[in-house]
Amino acid sequence: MSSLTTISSTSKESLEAEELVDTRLSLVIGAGSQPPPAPVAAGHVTRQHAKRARAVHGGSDVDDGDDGGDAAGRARKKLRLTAEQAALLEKSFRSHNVLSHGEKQDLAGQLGLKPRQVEVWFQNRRARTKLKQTELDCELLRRWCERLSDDNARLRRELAETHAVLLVGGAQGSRLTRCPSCNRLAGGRRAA
DNA sequence: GTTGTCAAGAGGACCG
DNA sequence: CGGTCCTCTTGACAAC
Repeated sequence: MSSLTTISSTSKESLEAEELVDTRLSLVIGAGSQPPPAPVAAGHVTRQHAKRARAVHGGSDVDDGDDGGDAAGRARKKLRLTAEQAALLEKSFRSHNVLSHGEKQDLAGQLGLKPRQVEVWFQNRRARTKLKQTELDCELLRRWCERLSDDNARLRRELAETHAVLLVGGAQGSRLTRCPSCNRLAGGRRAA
């Protein structure tokens, strides 16, 4: 599908400094089946107990450590990452978009966040990247479709012309000639 | 009041 | 079976 890639220079809205769109995620239109996780270094991260949160449900979900200033059980407060935190996370994401356990811990330590928060940020970031890629893919397909439609219309016109020439030639009793270079038929005064 | 963004919750899928 | 991922949803907050 080189034609797809050739028209790919759509500069959508300058995705924050051009968004690392991962082509591996592209064209996963079915959605039904999940695309294989990005083959990242460290592949599948070591396991750990990190998410008892889920198992506990409701209780002290995300973490006991507050830090986000989250009141336990109350309306959750919206955490807003600082510019520095976001920048460091972004930088880390660009080097590889999946974290190993150690990297998560390190990042969390550096940022003063909980590992779970770092994990969530990466999850959301991957989702955003994928969404952007899907939008780009849609745009590419739309253009490709347009081009195919144009080609189709042009070919139909040529076919109709050829038929017309054949008809005219037959009616006039004249002989059709075939252009030696393009091999197209021409008759009467419609010289090739 | 509406809308967009984003952190976080929830649940299912996958893997070792 | 536990840990991690993906996906969808929810809720807080900002901008209009």
